[in-house]
Amino acid sequence: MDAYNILISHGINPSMQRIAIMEYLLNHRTHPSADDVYTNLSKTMPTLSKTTVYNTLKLLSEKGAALMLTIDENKVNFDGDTSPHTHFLCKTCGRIYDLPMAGSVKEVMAMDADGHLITEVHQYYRGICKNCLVTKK
Amino acid sequence: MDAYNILISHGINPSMQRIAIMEYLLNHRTHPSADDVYTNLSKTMPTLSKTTVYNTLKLLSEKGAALMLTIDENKVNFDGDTSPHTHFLCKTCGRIYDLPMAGSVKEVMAMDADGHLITEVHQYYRGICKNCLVTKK
DNA sequence: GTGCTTGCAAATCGTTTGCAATAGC
DNA sequence: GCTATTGCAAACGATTTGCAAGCAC
Repeated sequence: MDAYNILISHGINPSMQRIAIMEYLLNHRTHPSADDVYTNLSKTMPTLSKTTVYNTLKLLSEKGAALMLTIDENKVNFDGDTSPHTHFLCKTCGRIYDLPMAGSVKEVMAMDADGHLITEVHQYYRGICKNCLVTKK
Repeated sequence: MDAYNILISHGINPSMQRIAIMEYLLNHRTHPSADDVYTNLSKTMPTLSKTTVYNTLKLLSEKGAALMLTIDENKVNFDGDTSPHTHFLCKTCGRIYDLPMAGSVKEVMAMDADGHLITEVHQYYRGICKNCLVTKK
């Protein structure tokens, strides 16, 4: 599905800016921060404001069109892939990797949680990625 | 185990401030932020500085004597309970609850992760807690 | 022309940094 | 005395806010 239809299907008014930001998330699976999105998109959209990027990313995550990741202690990252998967943060290089989420973990989503209503399940690993492991030798 | 011995066993020099902060985490299972710890402890330790609280909480989490939680997008929270368990953030009241971690999830810790070295596993749920569900009716 | 969206600049606030004072062996 | 620890004040940086201008139906 393309950016336009993702917005539509999540009840989001598809403005030019919102399409561009959603498209950026779909084409760059790097879990960018708001600032990353702004910096890169403003090259081709010079009038784009940082406020709009923040507003839009918040809107996308609230409406379920994107994931807001809080794995990094310093900033929030976003992911256009909303399918269940695990995130791995390398404490050395700061990169976030995708990993498959164990089947047993997905089942938890339907679990009763002591009476609380669960709307989001996140699984985060931290450690040292294979690239940094090699470099360290 | 008391605060003093937790510090010792994690190779942390047990200064008065560090014992007080570790003790606060053990006695207040509310997943406080650095500011929470500072505000409450400074009532009885007026000379305590915020810098020391930040330094100490960082040290505790680095040495494994406490957990650093990044479930809240706005601030970092800390947990003196380092045993494997899941955290639930209520999007309405902002409180963080403890939930048991499914046995199948714990096993993941030993899993091979595409060659990456995993040192931490975190499981976060977000949603609306049972108190806020009742209030909303 | 009314309501939603955008954008600029300023403010906010959790956190970090620089550096001098202090404490403990 | 030397090293680790603490504390103050200033800086920082990601994010939010206030508000005016622009856009769309």
